[in-house]
Amino acid sequence: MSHIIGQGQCATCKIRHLSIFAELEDVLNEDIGSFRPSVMVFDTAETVYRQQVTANNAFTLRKGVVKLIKMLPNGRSQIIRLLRKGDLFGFDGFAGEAYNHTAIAVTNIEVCRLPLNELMALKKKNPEIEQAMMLRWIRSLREAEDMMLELGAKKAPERLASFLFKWCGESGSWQELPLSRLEMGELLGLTIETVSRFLSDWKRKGLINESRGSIQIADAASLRELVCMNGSC
Amino acid sequence: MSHIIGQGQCATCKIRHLSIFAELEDVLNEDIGSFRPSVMVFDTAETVYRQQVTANNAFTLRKGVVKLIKMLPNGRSQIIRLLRKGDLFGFDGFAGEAYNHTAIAVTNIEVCRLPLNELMALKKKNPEIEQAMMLRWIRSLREAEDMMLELGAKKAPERLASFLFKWCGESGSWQELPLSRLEMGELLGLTIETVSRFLSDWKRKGLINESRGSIQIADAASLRELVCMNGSC
DNA sequence: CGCGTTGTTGAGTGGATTCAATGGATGTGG
DNA sequence: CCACATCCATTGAATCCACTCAACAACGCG
Repeated sequence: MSHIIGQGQCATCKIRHLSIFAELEDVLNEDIGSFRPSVMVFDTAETVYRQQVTANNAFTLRKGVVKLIKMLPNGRSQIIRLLRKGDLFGFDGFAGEAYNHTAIAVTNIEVCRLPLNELMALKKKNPEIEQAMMLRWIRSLREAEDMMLELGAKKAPERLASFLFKWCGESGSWQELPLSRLEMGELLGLTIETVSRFLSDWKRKGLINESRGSIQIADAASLRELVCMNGSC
Repeated sequence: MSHIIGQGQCATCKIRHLSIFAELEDVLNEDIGSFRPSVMVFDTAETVYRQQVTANNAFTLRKGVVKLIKMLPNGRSQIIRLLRKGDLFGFDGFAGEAYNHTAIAVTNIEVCRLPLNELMALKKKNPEIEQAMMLRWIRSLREAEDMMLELGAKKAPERLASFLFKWCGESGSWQELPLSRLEMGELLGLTIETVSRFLSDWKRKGLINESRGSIQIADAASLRELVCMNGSC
């Protein structure tokens, strides 16, 4: 069950360099007296916040993976975005809006909960924070644009390969991939079976390897050649 | 051909109430001495800016419709967003990034070109501008999330109907729709033919009407019932 | 070990695309 | 004014990609 494990200690936070407070110096120690973010943990599959609920908190992900999803009344659902360490999410309240999606833990996670009103005040005093948040919004929007291209203009294998390349990088190293087939499908707008078929196929051909929740692109060049012949991913 | 038709007169601008300067009072007249946005016009199909080019200007759309598109090396392309009067676009430069998409006029348009460095200085002095831009980013991101749901989780007729409802509103009134079938397809991740087939079908059934670039939802309830039976749009 | 969950694989269907031909509107020049 | 060219939309037929339905295998867990 989700619970608070303590108050945030921004000054000593191990992931502060990734956060919106990265640029702040000692300012924190004085100015932040009243700012008390809570560090919380959630188990896999627990909900951090729900769509349509008033957005009173933003969050910074400290550990694990979170998915932001939207659901249709008929049950179909779409993963809007995957979050990793350092990502900021749940800031709809800044625009006076309710959450526009639901945030669910994909793994066990640790987040820093930032009360919106306090964060708002803090950012008014410290333009570095404003700036840092702006950068993140613009980047988020760019990622969203990229994703729209994936979903609107690419075929199943192209989407899947493109996702693997983005997730694993180009190095050919092993990467943890805590997503189920279902979740990959929900992210890419495909069914479980379609995802499974292509992954199996590529494994048989020796293009990728998978083992206990980790994955490796064994032969990026061949995978590219097979799937993105003309330049589709 | 695109060209500059004058310097912006923010103080008397007819669409200022829609712009990021909406909240500013007389501040403009004094403070804005050095801020000289250019008002420009572009003909249909002309390019306002191109993906991957350094982003030195943001724009406010004063008149007409603009599409933001991304293209795959193989030629397939996706409309990321449609812009209407008052919309702000091309602000990637705020994050030090090149444009992430290409902006093209769908109709003859009039835009206000905002030099990024000047806008940056202006926003530093006037927090209202910062705030206004933040609101727009958050809203843009929300729209992008909605669009990802459309593209990833809905079928062709659902996407098309959903788009029509969003474009025309619920009133049943006639609305100008300056998009070709091809453009609707590029927006919704469908082919020309698929778009055409469904629109024709719905016209035959009397659910919608179309005439010289304008469209009307004649029977919203029936269209909903036909397409979104369970609650898919 | 049995059970539930998740992943794999096959067969068949269907939805959207591709390919192809026709129709309609607009504009131009003779 | 008409013939013609061009562009966009429509419609049909055939194909194919991804989905649905179904069975089975693999895995983890109590």
